[in-house]
Amino acid sequence: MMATYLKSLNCSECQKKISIFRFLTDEELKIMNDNRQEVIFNAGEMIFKQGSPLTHIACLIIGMAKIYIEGFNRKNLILKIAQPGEIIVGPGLFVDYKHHFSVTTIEDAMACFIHVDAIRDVITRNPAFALEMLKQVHESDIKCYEKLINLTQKQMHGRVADALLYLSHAVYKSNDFRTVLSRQEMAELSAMTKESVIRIIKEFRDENILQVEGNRFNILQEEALLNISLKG
Amino acid sequence: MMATYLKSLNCSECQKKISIFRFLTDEELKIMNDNRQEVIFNAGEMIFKQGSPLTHIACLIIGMAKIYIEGFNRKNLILKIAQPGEIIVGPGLFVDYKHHFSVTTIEDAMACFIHVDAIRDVITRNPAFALEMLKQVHESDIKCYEKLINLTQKQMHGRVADALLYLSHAVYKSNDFRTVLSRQEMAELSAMTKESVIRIIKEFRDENILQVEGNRFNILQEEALLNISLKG
DNA sequence: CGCGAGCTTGACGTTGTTCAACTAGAGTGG
DNA sequence: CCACTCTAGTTGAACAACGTCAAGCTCGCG
Repeated sequence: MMATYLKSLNCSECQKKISIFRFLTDEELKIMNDNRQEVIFNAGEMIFKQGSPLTHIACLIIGMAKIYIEGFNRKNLILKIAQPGEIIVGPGLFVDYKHHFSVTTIEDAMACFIHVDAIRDVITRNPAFALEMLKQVHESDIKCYEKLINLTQKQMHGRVADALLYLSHAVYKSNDFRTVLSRQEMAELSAMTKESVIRIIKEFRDENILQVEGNRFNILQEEALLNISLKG
Repeated sequence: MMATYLKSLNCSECQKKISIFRFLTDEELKIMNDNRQEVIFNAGEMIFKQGSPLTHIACLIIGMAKIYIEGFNRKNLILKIAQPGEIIVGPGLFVDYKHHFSVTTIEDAMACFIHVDAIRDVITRNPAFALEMLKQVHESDIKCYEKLINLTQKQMHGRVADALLYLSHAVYKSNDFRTVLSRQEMAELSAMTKESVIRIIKEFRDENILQVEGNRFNILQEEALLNISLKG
C-alpha cells in the first residue's frame, strides 16, 4: 500500500461534502487545512485501531468504512458503515484520547486526518461549530441507544431485517444492492453468528421477501421486512 | 405529590456539586439561575418521559434516578443510575428536541430544570463550557459502547456480575450495600428476565461470592466477580 | 387475618450457538 | 492446463443458554 501526503484538495472545497464545515469562516477553514493530511487506503486497511492514541479525527472523502468495536473472543460488533462525506470523531476526544472503536475501509478510500488541536481550536473560536459538533455526537448517541434496544430486545429475524433495511436505506440507498460485506460482517452488524444470518436470509428468500445471489440482495417485500423488524 | 417552585438554592452554590458548572463566570451562572426551576420528587416519580418534548435539562441535586429506555413489549433497559450532582442531558438536545429515554427517581429527590435556551446561550458564550459538554457526551458515548458489548457478547453470569459491580462501585460505593432496586430492575440493568437474575444471584450466593438477604448485598469475593465479568 | 406485590423455584420449550462436514469459486504453482 | 489450497458460504445435528409459564412463598400492610 502506498500513502500519499500530497494535498490534492482544500478544505474549502469540502464545505459542500462535509456538512459540518459549512459553519466555518475562511480563517477557520485555513486552520483545518493547515493541520490536515490526506491518506489513501486500499480496501480492508485500518484507519483507526481501537485502543490506540487518538490524535486526529478523520474525514472520509472517498469510499466507505466499517466502524466496529472489537469485543471478547475476537468477536466484533459493527456500529455503522461510514459513508463518504462523513466525519469520524472518536468518543475519546476530550476524554482519554484513545480510540474506542476501530475503523477499517471496505472499499478503496481516501480520508483527511485533522489534528485534534486544530479541532479544539476551531470549536473554541466558533460557537456554531461547537453546537454542530454537539449535535453530531448526540445523533450518534441516539443511534447507539436504538442499537442497544434492537440488539438486546429483538430476536434474530428482527435483527437481520434491521441489518438488511440499514444496508438498503442508509448505505446503498436502493432496494437492489450489491454489498461488499461478507456474511460474517453482516453477522457482526446484528450481533449473531454467520451461520444464523445465513439461515435467516435463506428463510427470507424462501418466503420471497428477498432475492439473493451471492452478495447481491434485492428486497422484494420491504413492508414484510419492516414488519418483522418491528415485531422483533 | 407536591412540587415547589420556590428557589431555595442558587447556581453559584452548586458549582461544587455539579462539576461542569466550574467553568462558568458569575454572569453565566446568573443566566442559569434565572432560567431555573427547582422541583421536588417523591420516589418513583418521572422526571423525563421518553418521547416527550425536550425543553429542559435536569440537574439532579438530591436523590438518585434510573435512566432507562422503554423498549418493545413494555420491556425497559436501564442505562444508568444517575447520582446526585449529575446533570442529565438528553441526546435529543440540538437534534430533534425529544427525550430518547425516560428518567424516574428511585428515591425522594430534588432536581433543577434549566431551559435549553439558557444552555445554548451559555455554550455559545463560553467555549470551555462547550468543550466540557462535549467531553461529557463523549463519556456517555463510551459507556454506551461498553454496554453494547457487555450486553451482546457476555452471557448472563457475566452480565449479572457487571450489574453487581456497577452497583457496588458506581452507585453505592461499597461492597456491602442495600439497594432500592427490585429484582425486576436489576434484570432491566442487565437485559434479562427477573427469574434469570434470581437464579444467578442464588448461584453466586451458593458459591459464597455474595451474601444476600432481601435487597442487601455483601460482595465477599470481588475478584471472583471481576473474573466472571471478564470471561463473559 | 387476609390480601397483594414482589420474590423464588422447577419444569418445559424455544432460541441461538457450536461443531463438523461439505461445496463452490478464486488464486497459485508446477 | 491441471491439481492444490484457501477462503467464504452453506447445511444439519447436537447442545447450551435463556425465556416462559405456573405454582408456591414471604412479608408488609390494611
